[in-house]
Amino acid sequence: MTLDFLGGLERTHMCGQLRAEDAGRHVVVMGWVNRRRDHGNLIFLDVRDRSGITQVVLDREISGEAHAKAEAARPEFVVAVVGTVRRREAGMDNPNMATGEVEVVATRLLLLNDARTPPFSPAEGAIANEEVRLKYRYLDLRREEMQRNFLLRHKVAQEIRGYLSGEGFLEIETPFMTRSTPEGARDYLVPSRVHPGSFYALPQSPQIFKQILMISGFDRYFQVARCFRDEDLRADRQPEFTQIDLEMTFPKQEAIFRVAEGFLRAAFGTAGVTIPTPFPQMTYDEAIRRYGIDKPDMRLPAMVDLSETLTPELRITLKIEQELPVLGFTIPRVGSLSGTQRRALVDEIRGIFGDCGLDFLDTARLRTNAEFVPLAEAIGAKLNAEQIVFGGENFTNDDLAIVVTPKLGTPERWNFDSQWIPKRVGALRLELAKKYADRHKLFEKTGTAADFRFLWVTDFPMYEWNEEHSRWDAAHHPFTSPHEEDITSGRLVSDKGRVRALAYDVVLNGTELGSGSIRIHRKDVQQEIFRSLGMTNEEAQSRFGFFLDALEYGTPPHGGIALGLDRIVMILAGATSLREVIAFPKTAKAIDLMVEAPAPVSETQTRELSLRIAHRP
RNA sequence: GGGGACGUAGCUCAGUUGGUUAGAGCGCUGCCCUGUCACGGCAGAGGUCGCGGGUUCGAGCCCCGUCGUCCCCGCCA
Repeated sequence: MTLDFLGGLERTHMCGQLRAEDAGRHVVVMGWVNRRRDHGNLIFLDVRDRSGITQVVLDREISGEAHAKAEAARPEFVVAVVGTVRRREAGMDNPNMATGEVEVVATRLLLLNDARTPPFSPAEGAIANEEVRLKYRYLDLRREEMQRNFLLRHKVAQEIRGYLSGEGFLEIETPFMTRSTPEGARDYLVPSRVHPGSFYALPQSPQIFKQILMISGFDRYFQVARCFRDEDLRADRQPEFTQIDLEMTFPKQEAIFRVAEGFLRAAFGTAGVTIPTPFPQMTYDEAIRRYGIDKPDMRLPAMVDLSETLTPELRITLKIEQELPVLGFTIPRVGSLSGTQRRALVDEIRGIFGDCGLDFLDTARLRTNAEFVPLAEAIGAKLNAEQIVFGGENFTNDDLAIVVTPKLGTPERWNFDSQWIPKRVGALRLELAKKYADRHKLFEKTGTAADFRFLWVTDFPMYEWNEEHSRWDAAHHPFTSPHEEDITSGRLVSDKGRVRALAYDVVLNGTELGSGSIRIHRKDVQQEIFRSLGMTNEEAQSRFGFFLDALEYGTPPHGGIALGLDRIVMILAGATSLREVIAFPKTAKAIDLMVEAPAPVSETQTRELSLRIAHRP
């Protein structure tokens, strides 16, 4: 088979573009052979490009030469078609394709390139396993679904750029090769050839640079910034990812919320979803208390504190600790469970709790004992009263009610960690919600704004107690400003556990989309924070001396936020893994299966970099 | 670092209690076909059962180890 050259031929139309009104037009389309249907003297080729698919007809009587070439064509061959658009005859339309009212009658067919039989067909909707998809990513990306995802990603990024630019933000690039920033994750390091033994670090975020841009007077900055973190992966975590990173001067927290809401609204608008703004807000304390997690999924009803429905006497009868909270929640519309299902559920929940001291009450079974009917009713009434948050629906017998009770003789740690019980119950709430997703259908997409429940979580704690090292760590990062009154009151020193940060997360359907804060703009406060984190002045000076210096030259109050672009697109695309919206992602072991990275390097390279490999596998 | 699931033809998967020559659909190759669009018909090719070791008369199946992919915890905003 001889291949044809493109020569002077130019494409006139995209495949997906042709419609009935194009009938009679002479066209040139180019693309890949999606499918071939050979009827002997008549061959149909479905030709595909980015825009879609169009049917090409090759009739031996019209052009024997083109027909002969079509006989040789196979899936994924690259072809150019010269021909005429024809309105299909009555009854031969294909309503399943956008171009189904027409076809291109070919007078010439050019085979521009052949193709090996692919390991899986980009024409198929069914997906090969991910290992194969990632190894042959170029074939995977030809699939319509992937083309759609990356078109969406492009549009979202364009909208955000446009919005922020319109709001006076300047897009400024910051370096990839820099020095370690204190985000808390492990750094990817780049050895320096010129400075043996020294390394650049790839940025975990452009944090310090964007703050310095505020000191530099740019007023408003943004960047579609690649960030790198050498930590273990998850479905929603890749070692390199993209953030919409922004910073502004003289902001109230609310000003930053309005900007983020604005660009999210623009981004979701491109997907045809009008999200309501402003988003609701909730403090970190309330999120833990009512949802047991700092990123509540607002599609599900909150937890309810049922402590008061249990009198001291009842607690004794039911062997429940007197002082500890009793929390309940409902999973809506689970429907009635059979005895077997209920027993399996009991075992499952007990298995999840293990021997940590938590147990739970089955309200349905409570009702079977006359003595406990009033309790069951009180619980039902309380759940009812609190379910206002869930669309005003009343609690019914179709809703699964779980009441978690701390048993007598509970572990001592609860006494000083007030978050332990709510977090544990909150985790169970999510687990059961996932288990019964098919029944309650609250996670199903309806195609409306109700699918996307945004939330601001505010007033995060400034410090977190690190059990392992017996010290206070920065909960966010050490450039986050505490509340002003926590500074003036001296709590920074006297009561670290109660210091609130001017830090906030934006949460969507239980996923953290982004995180930001008002920053420290005074050197004395910054030094105090470094000190309170156990950093000596010398240490602070050696790591962040340049930044402390910069703070001394007229630093305006400033703050910002960064949102994960990959996660935004993932949720909009209805995907459950970032790999569906990152063109060349890595596996759970951080490997690129296509290029086979990381890879060993030659002795020459390591010698040049003054490196020696201690252990070669 | 820990827990779980998976690994059989190019792809998706079946394979019973350990028992003869490991199957199906799709794809692929050849031939036939002028209205298909997941075209159809006939014929055919295609297997290191992830890899290594063990138990056994006999292993795709049981045991141990190892590698890879995915999910979760730890870790990570």
